[in-house]
Amino acid sequence: MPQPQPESIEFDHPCPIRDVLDRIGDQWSVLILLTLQPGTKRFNALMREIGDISKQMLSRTLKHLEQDGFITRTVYPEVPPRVEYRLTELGHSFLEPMQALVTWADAHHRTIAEARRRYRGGE
Amino acid sequence: MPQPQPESIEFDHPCPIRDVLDRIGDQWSVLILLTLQPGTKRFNALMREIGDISKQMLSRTLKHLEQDGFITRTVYPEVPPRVEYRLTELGHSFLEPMQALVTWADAHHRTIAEARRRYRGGE
DNA sequence: CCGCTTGGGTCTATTTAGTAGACCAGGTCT
DNA sequence: AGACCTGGTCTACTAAATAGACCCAAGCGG
Repeated sequence: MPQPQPESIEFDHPCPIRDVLDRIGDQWSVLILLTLQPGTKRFNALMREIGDISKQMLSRTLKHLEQDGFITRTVYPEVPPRVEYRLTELGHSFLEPMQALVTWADAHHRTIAEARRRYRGGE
Repeated sequence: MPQPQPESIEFDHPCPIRDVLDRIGDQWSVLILLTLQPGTKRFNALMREIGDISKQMLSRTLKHLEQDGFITRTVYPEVPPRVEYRLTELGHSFLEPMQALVTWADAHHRTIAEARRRYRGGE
């Protein structure tokens, strides 16, 4: 029994932003939540839509998101198995302020791209 | 000459959110920006305030943030050297929608902590 | 004059996190 | 019987992050 992943689940920091960012601020969480925004999706559908995530990371991140109450996981006892992921109220409420950020990104990505080019050029 | 870090700087995805998230969605960027919000800070001051970041990651992340136009880096040619980092207009404008998220985190971190406990308990 | 201190990093070795891809269950279709 | 389906897990490999030694050049104490 290798028991490889202790999956440390601690609220170490006194600062809540740190905690939430630690979870949400990884490479995939926000992307998964955004992908689930339109509605319920299955595991492989998420894989396809996101594209460049590994199964393990998708699985792990979904587990974290479920654990933190952002999504629910429903297993239908069929063969082949069917598992559906869907946003909870908390998940939806999170995406509200997140939308503001997405809008910002949309509005400013040109500026950023330009800054990046300038930096490269003027190096 | 090892030349170890190609520092790939590409705008691969057609989707701007992906791009912006890839950069500011790492462990440290947002934290650094938030730390710089009150005003100009020096390298070691950032180290101390953030606490658990390594020099290398701080250096690298600051470079990325400068590159993308979120902050400016000013070197005063003194000895010992003094280097100051400060938010640009873009940096400040980013923190506006970000603030909404911080507020959300503040409001919901209890709910999340509770969900996490429930998950652990009911496992 | 020697050696210590100071700030802002870089370099290297080690630990950790993420990826790719093989594998599994078990019922259906051919 | 054998191939195929989904939603994962396991293992071996690779990429990324960390810790900590090291560097530079001026100033300062003795």
